[in-house]
Amino acid sequence: MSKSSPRAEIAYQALRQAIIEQALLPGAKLPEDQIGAHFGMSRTLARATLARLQAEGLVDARPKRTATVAQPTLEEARDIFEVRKALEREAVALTIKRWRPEYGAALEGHVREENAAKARRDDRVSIRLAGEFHIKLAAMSGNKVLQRALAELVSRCSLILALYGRPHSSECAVNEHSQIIAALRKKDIAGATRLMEEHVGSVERRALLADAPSADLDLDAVLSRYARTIEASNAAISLPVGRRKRSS
Amino acid sequence: MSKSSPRAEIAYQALRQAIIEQALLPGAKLPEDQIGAHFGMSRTLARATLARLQAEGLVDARPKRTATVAQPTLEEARDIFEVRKALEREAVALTIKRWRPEYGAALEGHVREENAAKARRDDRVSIRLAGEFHIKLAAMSGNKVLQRALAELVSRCSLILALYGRPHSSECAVNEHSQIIAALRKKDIAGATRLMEEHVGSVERRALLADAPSADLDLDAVLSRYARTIEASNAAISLPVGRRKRSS
DNA sequence: TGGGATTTGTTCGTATGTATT
DNA sequence: GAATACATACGAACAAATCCC
Repeated sequence: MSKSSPRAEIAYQALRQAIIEQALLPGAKLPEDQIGAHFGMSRTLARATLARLQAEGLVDARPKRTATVAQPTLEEARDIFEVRKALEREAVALTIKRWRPEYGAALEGHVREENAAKARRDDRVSIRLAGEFHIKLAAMSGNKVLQRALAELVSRCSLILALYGRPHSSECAVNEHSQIIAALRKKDIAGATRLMEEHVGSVERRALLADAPSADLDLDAVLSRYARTIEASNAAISLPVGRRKRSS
Repeated sequence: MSKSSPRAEIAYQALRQAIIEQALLPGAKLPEDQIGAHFGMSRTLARATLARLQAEGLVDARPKRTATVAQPTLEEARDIFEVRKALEREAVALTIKRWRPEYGAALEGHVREENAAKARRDDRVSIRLAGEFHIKLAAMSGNKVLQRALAELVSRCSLILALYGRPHSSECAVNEHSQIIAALRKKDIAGATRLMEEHVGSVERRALLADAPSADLDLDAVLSRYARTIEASNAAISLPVGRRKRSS
């Protein structure tokens, strides 16, 4: 793992968390000055952490422009889920090959945490733990490169959820995690990979359910979606027309 | 794709090429000043391109230390090949699903270039083209994220070859590429993925054949390897004993 | 083990480009 | 469309850490 300056490492982790937990929404500006000042480091290091986040696909940064939290396109979102599925399959297969009983206990402990967070309606922690389940499983594969790649993809999936999914919907159904653990315990590679594939597939469906972004990027689409809903439910209210984007 | 300043982009491509073609060997120093001066840009941008290369695993960079061309460990090398195999499988499957006849022609044209380079013993171009075959195939999958990830892994495999393989051995047996194309043409997913898996496997075997690094990192191992060879071939020459590493 | 050369990390002023009003 | 505010890019100079002999 490529190390960086201690303060830069803290900044990196903090920004990453904030983006994943949807405290910083896609499109939010990230000026070098501010994040440098906030974490008590120079712009040099602020730049470095932003570059790192950019390489992972969590921030967009073009020359001479302020960096922002990334806004992956729908196409990119689909691509990300596709690659994620392929790597999750690999992680499951490798983990089963070197399975140890402790692994099951560790994963089940994690699922208990997930349930606790769900129970107290702690959305932020729920989102984080849902992703961490997959990272822990990847770690058990014993392949650090795979673990890193999956961590990156899982983060980007959280970002996609923030962009296209319902606000604050957590990523995973916890019981699906339990089913996967059961299959791992039985060393059932075919079953476990199938369950994992279905699981990630259902996350994807939930994330990309909306045919248009939920953020105010496609004002027209959002408004017409609401219009449809309202019309269907009786059309009692007349909707003011928003400023139209010039058709390109 | 995250864009960067035009000059920084040139520097990035040039450094990447130089590393892949083994003109810059693993361990070579990459001072910010020098690469900045060489490409006519400030240290600010030099730093940015180094950060990018670091994120892709092509350079090592620790705080307060000069960046160097990366030296992946043997373990990391194995992990990289493992992940690469998983993604190559995916690329093959996706490409077959949206196969077009032009694809076959394009890939065969590429193989002709590879053969030409091999024929005129142009090692540098051979190494580059061998990798590019896999990138072109990944591009045909239609998945940009997959393409990027595979490009990164293929680069790192070239680096591994520079570290552990024979010097200037090109990465791929060209005829293996032709066999893969034939299977793609038949839309034979099972056959194509199997061929691809075997192909990458054989590259890996060639790359990691040596039980010790060929660079002067494990002086003892290198010396004893030579000693063995020489002894076997008659032991006419007495070998001076090199400086021994203190056993940790 | 020490000391000089090298290189990174920081700061400031200025210039240039972008976004907003 | 112009003017203004904002943020990044550059260059130089300096301190501190590291490398190398």
